[in-house]
Amino acid sequence: MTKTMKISEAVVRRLPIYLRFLNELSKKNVTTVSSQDLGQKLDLNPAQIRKDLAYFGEFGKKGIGYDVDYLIEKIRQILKIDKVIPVALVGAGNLGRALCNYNAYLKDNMKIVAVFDAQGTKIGESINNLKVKSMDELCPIIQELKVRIGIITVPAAEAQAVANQFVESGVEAILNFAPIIIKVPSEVRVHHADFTAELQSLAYYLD
Amino acid sequence: MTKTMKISEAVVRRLPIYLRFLNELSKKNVTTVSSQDLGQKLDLNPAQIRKDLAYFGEFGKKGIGYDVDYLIEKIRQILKIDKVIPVALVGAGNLGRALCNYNAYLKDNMKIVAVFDAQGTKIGESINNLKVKSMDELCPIIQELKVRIGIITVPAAEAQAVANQFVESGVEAILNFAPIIIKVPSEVRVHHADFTAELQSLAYYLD
DNA sequence: TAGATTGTTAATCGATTAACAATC
DNA sequence: TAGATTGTTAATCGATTAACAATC
Repeated sequence: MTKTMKISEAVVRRLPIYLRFLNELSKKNVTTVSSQDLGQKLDLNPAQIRKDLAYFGEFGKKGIGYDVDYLIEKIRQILKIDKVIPVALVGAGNLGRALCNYNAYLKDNMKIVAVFDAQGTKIGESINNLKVKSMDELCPIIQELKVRIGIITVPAAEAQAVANQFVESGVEAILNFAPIIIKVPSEVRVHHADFTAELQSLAYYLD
Repeated sequence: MTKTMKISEAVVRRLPIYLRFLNELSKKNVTTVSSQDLGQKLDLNPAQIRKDLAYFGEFGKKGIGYDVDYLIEKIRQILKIDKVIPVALVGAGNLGRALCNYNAYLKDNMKIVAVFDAQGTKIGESINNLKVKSMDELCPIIQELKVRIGIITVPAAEAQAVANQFVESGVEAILNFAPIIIKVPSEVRVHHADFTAELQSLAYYLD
């Protein structure tokens, strides 16, 4: 089953969740884990976890479970974060700063290597050892640093223009925090991190 | 179809997306919109949009479409954001500050009315006209201000403890930004806003 | 060997999409 | 009236879960 199968988005979204918990286990020197254990901790069905992993290979041992460190290695390979991935961020506001500082935490190979802002007053400021650059420099810097993923933390009104610049510069995927649906060519992947929508949908479940 | 039906989570998550775009239309004085138009702008199937809305009532007119302002009103009612919902936030770090400042933007009736932090140095600071309070005051303040939703922006190690405090104080729903699965009683709704996971799953789609 | 747990198939469940009568 | 678009049913598609042979 390792070969050409289209893996559903739902599966891909669970992999980082598995990875994070496995990292915790590894830190605690737990060497083996079963789909049972994982399911309990992550509120997921064990069969689902086994099936998710089986899309990519046979990582477990019958009767035993999964070797924690081996599974970590495999999931990192699947997610392509076994090598450092250079990331750029546009929008040095509060949220942008928060993400840059978070950077240290995500030692999981996603590294913010450049920060841009349109506002003159922000340019030159330092955020977490990175100097904020002007938008004019976006394309050359992205190409020089081989940035593959772009993060958008600008107001909604500017998000589409930033996305366009990312695409023109050759960015392959975008994480958009602006509360608007941005349009990009189909070969560019966009995820929306939309906490106002998240908050509003929570309200629905109030009694 | 208006009566007792369990509405799927996927449907509820789309409502804020509809709402946001409808608000834009309203600002531009567009009075009517079809499921066709909506689908095109939001990258969704028109049939799905009609079906989503039909779960809650007959809001459209055959041959015409939906009245923008009427639909806005209805969706706000469905999401229960037709009245102000008091929200509390714990964790006055970069991300917490970002969300508090965002507050102004979400005039959509989700109002952050209290901010807490465990760190002594943060207590007393002002963020967007709110004084940061100590964790000791969490329970009484939440009850006094009738806070219904809690936001967690503390490090992963502290998230579960904060969730517990929220639950004990009577909070009904939680938006968790900490990269960990928190456990709460089944009557409390939790959404996870997890951008490290989001970023990692993006990497999968790189070539 | 007996017990545990995987990988995988089959069964179930749920969500999306197509199609169309009703009707503005 | 003719054209457009809803609300809704039926068809399709896809994802989750159960079950179990294989095997450590």
